[in-house]
Amino acid sequence: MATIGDVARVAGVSRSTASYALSGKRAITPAVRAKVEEAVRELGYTPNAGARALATSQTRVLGLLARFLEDEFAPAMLQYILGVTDEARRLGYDTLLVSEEDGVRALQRLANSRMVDGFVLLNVAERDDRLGVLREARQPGVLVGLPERTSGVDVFDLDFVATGRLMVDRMHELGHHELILVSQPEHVVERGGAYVWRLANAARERAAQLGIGLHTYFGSSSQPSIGQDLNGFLDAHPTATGLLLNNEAAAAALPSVLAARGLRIPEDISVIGRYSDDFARTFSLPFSSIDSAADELGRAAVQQLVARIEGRIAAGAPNIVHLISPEIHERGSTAAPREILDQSG
Amino acid sequence: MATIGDVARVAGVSRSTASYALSGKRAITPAVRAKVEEAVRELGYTPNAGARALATSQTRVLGLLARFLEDEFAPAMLQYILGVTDEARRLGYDTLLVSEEDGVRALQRLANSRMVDGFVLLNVAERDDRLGVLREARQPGVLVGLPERTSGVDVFDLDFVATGRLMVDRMHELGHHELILVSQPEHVVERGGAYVWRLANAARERAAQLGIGLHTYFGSSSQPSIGQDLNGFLDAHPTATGLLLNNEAAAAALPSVLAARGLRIPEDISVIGRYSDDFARTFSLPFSSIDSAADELGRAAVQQLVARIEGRIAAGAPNIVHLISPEIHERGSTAAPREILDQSG
DNA sequence: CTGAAAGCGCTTACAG
DNA sequence: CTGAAAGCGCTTACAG
Repeated sequence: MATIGDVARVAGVSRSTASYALSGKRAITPAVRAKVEEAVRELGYTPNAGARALATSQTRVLGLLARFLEDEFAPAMLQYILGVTDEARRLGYDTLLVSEEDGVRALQRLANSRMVDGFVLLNVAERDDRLGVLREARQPGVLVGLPERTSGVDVFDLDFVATGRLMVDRMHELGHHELILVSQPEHVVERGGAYVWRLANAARERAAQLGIGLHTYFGSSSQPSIGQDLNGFLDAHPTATGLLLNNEAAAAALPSVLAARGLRIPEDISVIGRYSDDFARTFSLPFSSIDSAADELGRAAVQQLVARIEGRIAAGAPNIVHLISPEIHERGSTAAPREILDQSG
Repeated sequence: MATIGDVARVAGVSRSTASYALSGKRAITPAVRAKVEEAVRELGYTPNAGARALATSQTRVLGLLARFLEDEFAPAMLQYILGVTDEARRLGYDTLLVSEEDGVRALQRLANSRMVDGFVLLNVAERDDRLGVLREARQPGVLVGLPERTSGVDVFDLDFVATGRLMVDRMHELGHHELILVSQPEHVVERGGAYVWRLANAARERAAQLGIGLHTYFGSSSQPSIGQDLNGFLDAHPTATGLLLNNEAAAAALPSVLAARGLRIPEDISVIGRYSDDFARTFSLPFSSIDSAADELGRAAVQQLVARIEGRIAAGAPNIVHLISPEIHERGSTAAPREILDQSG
């Protein structure tokens, strides 16, 4: 493999001149620059990443720490991951993806071995044990997911409080008085999936303000149990006219559950979901829903991280918490409840 | 950050002794080894990855080149990716995930900069333009996905020929005479998704041998078009009694399509799918199906790659093509066709 | 505008 | 069994 020494020799200049000609960090005679560039082409020269990292203390690699919870639907993570890797590459960085169980060890390994210039943590828990290590690492870090304490890190997430409120508000505007919220499995919450109860609490609070009855449940993450869950919830609250879903499996199972019960959407029951539009398209989830904004969150997180790495953000600058506002993507699964229609009809 | 020099100083030995004590590459007095280990703990020493890579020409990083086709369901890729990253970590390697559009450039960049010790290519096309670069790279490479030419690389894939045959055979055993096969969108095939036509051709051939009528179609990748597609296929072949699905979106849309037509499974129509069991569980895909074996393929590929990297496979040893045999995971969506039942009843 | 040299932090023959 | 030294391939002050 060609080295910078080979380039220098072929171009007839010193190694430092070759290096500067390529980095542009000092003025170079155009003729010399041209000779160096020609040599690079001729030899197919690419700098050795390890040598460069050793000399500059920069790797141009980001560490991406994924975290998979039992009963959480893993493939949904890919959209965050691709947002991160694509944006990183656009900014000149590669991405080391770490999926190992023990995120703390992984973080220590990457930080201490100086394999990466910064970290993106995915699926951050309320009290995420990775954060202590991250705050002590020399590399900056950015989170996708809102923890209890945000000092020392930049945070990006969907605004789950606003999401819970929005779901209830929309139903309220339509005239609904009794709703059922189906969340992810309780396991997910126990393992630190704070977004689940953050959405649920906000919904509950808003419902109380508006005088709406809201029944909140955890649902299973797969068939056939989620189907049984849904039937149970509907049996328990026969007068509920709206369903809020923060659970992909529930959204997938609901159409056949409602069909079996002879309920039509939105005539008999209104539904609002919270999941990725991509899943909605491929898996025929026919409900108006709030998108996870995974790609957008991943990209924004990387932009902030790279700005910190490259010193474009003052070291003392305060950390940011950026929450994306939820928007309902309409698919026609909401309407006024039947009681209202009957009165007006 | 502590260096090996710091460790040596604290332990009161030379740098080479410290290095050998940690690598175990030469005999060390137990007492010396203990002192070095103590120093490592005290200082929290971790070797600098760049320096080590420079000295050894080994990075202990694998390059994972993903490839996303328009109209192919991206999240399905995550299961391959996690198989790779988990197995790599188990064997002591980290994984650089590359998702950029131009896989050839990415491969050249990683190979020439010596950022990785080997490559895993995902979703390999029939004539994959990455293979030329890979064959010339100094690092070994392994493919998940079977290309036309396999020289110089190790290959792992589900046996799609056997899959096509198995689907038809199973239907034949049950007494079906007329089947419909719904494949992924034509786009996927055009972009090199050879597995689509490999399965379809094998199914067609077997059907011809057995005297079964097989109607093959490309289906859309999302709603509502896939629902229209399915209705169109069923309208065109009202006497068909079995459906073979090589298309996730079709599997997700089918239940409601059949319900609307008043068809029951398996009484009125038998169905066999080909998709991941994980999707089946979460998205309520209620059909007997052949799993993609994504995790297994990713792991097997990494094991082979690491064996080559570490020289446990002779340089001249022939390359392997490992095809996993398909198995039908029963979910009760197949039965004898109604005509047969009627005759026997 | 260019070159010779030091240094980044490791590993590993070479000597003893 | 241990140490002094060279070398991996870069970048970047330091001189000129």
